[in-house]
Amino acid sequence: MVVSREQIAAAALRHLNQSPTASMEEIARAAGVSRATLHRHFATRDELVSALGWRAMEYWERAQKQAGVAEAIESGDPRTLEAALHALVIGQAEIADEHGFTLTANSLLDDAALMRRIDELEELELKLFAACQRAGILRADLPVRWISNTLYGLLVAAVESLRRGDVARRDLSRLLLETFLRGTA
Amino acid sequence: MVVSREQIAAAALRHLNQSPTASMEEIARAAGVSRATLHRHFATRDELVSALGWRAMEYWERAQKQAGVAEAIESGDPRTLEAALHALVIGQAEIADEHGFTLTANSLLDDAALMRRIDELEELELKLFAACQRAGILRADLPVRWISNTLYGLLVAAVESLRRGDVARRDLSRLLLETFLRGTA
DNA sequence: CTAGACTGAGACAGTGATGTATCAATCTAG
DNA sequence: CTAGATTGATACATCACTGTCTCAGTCTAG
Repeated sequence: MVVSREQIAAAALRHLNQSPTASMEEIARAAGVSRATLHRHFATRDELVSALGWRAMEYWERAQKQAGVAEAIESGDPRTLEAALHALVIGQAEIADEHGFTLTANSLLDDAALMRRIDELEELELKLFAACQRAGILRADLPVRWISNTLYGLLVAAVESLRRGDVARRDLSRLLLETFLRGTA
Repeated sequence: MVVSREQIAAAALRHLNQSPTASMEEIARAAGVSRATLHRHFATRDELVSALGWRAMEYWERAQKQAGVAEAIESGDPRTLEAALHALVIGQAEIADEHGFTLTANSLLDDAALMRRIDELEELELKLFAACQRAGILRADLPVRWISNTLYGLLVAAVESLRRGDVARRDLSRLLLETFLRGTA
C-alpha cells in the first residue's frame, strides 16, 4: 500500500506522543510501513524528529495567523485583542495533538534554526499577552512569561485529558479557554 | 567523599528533570560519583527510576497529609475544605521539582505497584475536588478529572518556569495558587 | 502488457549504553 | 594505627538501535 510522507509523519507524531523514545522500528510499525521505507522518507531519526518539529511550528504559526494576533497587537484595541486571545487559545486546543511530543523533545534543542523559529512565535505571543495586560484583559500582576507557561501547561493537561479519555474532544476548547481565563474556582 | 544513597537519588532526579534520557554515566557524573558506585546503590537503571518514582510518591503523600486532605473531605465543612485545597496546591508547588521527571517517565508505567499507589493518591485528590465543588469552592461545571489534570499541567508549567528562570522560587506558590483558582484574566 | 517506481524483508557493521567484575587506593570506625 | 568498608578506574561481554545496502516481489502509469 502507498503511504505518503505526510501520513507517515502524522502517524509517527501520534505514536511519539505516547512513547517519546520509541525506536524507528516501532515508529515504522505504528505507521504501517517497514523500517526501510521509513528510512527512505526520513534518512535519520533526527531528520524525522526535526521534520515533526517544523510541522508543529507550521500548525502553531497558522493558529496565530488565523487568530489575527499580529494585527490585534498593532491595533491595541481591547475588543480586538480579546477576540485574538480567545481565538488563539481555541486554536491551540485544536492542534494540541501536534505539540505533545515536539514541545518536550529535547533533541530539538540542537536545531538552532528551529529554536529561532520557536522563539519568534513565542515572542509574538508574549507581546499579545502583554498588550492584553495593558488593555485590562489579562491580570497585570502576573509575569507575562508565567502566563505563557500557564497556557503551555494547560495544553499538556489537555493532551493528557484526551489521552486518558477524561474529556471529550468537543468540550476541550471551552474547558481550556474557561480555565485559562477564569481558573477553577 | 561519601555520598549517601539519598543524595545520589536527589542529584539523579535533578539531572533527569532536565535530561530525561540521560545515561547512567551522565547521572553518575551529575551526582559526583563514579558509574560503579551508582550501580552499587541502584543495580539497574529501572531500579533507579523506580526508586525516584516512589520517592516522589512519598513527597506527594506527605503534602496531602500536611494539607489535611482526608480530614477535610470527611468534615465536609466549606472553610476546612478551602483551607485544605489551598494548602495542597501550595504544597504541590513546593515539591514541584520532585515531580518534573517522574510524572512523565513512561518506564514507570510498567511498575504496577507504583501505579496503584499513584491511583490511590489521585483518587483522594479527586474526592477533595468533588467535595470542593459541592461546597461551592470550585466550579461545578468542570469535570473533576479536568480540574485534576489542570493542576498537573500547571505544575509542569511551574517546573518549566523555574528551569528557564522565568519565575523566582519564592513567587511560585502564590502564582500557582492564584492561577489555579482565578485564571489569568 | 510492460517498464519503472516503490515496497518489505533481511543482512550487515558500527555505535553507545548497560550490567558485571576486578583491583588498587582511600576513607573511617574502633 | 589497623582492619574492614567504600570508592574510582578500568575492562569486559552483551544488547538494542541505527543507518546502509541488496534483492525479490508488487504496484501503477502509460
